[in-house]
Amino acid sequence: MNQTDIQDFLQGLQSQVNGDALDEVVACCSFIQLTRGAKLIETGKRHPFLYLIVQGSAKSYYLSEGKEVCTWFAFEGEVVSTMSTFAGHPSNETVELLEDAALIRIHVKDFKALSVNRASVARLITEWVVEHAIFLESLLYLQSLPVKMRYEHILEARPEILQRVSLTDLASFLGMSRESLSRIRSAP
Amino acid sequence: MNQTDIQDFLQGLQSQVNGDALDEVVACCSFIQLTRGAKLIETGKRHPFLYLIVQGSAKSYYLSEGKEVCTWFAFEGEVVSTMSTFAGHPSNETVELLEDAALIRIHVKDFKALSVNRASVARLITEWVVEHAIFLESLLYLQSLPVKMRYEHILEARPEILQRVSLTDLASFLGMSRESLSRIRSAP
DNA sequence: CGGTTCCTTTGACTTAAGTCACAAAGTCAT
DNA sequence: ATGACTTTGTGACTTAAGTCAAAGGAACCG
Repeated sequence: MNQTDIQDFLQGLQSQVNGDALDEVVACCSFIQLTRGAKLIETGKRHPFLYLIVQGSAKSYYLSEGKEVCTWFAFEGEVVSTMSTFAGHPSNETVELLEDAALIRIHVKDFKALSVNRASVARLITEWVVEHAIFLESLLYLQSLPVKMRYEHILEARPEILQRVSLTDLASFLGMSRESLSRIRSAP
Repeated sequence: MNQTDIQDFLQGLQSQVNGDALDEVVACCSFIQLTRGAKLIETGKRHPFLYLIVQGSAKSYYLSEGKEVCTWFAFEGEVVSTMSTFAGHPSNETVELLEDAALIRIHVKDFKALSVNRASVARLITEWVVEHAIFLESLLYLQSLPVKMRYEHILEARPEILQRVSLTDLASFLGMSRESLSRIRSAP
């Protein structure tokens, strides 16, 4: 994947950044390929990059009493980051690839620096963050439902998750035990 | 509260915006006073304002099967908004004053318009949204704890809530029944 | 091919938290 | 104060979901 490809990919996602600004954004991107299990972000570490998934999938989780608690999954075309990346804090979560993946990696410092002079880049950043915050609001809503409805809701809203995520990870994302998920799935 | 007071208040919150930019921010602010029960944001409506609490408190909630589910509380010095305000979507939540309050109201369109030419304003917006997103992440973490630990956590992290919020609202915020909260509080 | 290992399902039992019903204590207006 | 209304606390019971334990299935590897 070369610079032109990256440009095309970015444009596919976002038409807001254009012309010279887009060239400058592309200049702080690089294309990388990693294998299943690779960690994009690790708990406790500061992370200067955000990622766009070209191909593959990732999960985010933290450990609670030794157990993984998944907070989200991400697929093609999605932005992968944690808010700590934007805020410059150490991350509370680990982000790990569920499949071999092709990614565009963006250096946040460079990206933020660009936003100082490029209003369109500043707007793009805000938009991504707002989108992420709305996503977090939807997760809170999901967790407020009784477990069976959580499963039904995700089945409805993001059926692709079922195809690509292990039931163990899905159960942890839905805030229930594997056994409960299994029973809900086999229920009439 | 006049323009100078507003300026002082904003500067107390955020030193990032300075000089001319601050004057321009103040120009899209107005000071209002409202009584307990007033709704700043209503479910299903688009809302063009965000608020800073000078004095008083507010809660945000949505209705689920006729019951209020509180998502957060806000006090002096905090920014009150929902992400739908930034995104221009109808709100999923209602924000209501818990006490008579003094507020600075900011017109989001004007504010966003300012950010096009004022990088410091754009950064302020991003920072508020990032802060809100981190706050939402903390709420998700809270909800993942067993109920007793939720109470202990909030007691530790935000003891002022206990003084100013009814136990009914607090229970709903903590995702438990009033009875459970009452039992947890009276436990040894 | 057989043997690990991991993932998922199922069954029996336990426990955390909810519901319902009622009592006690506060708040408020008259 | 007095009565109406709201908020909080307690007890008895129910239910949802978790835990523990065991057993099929897939996938993986020599």
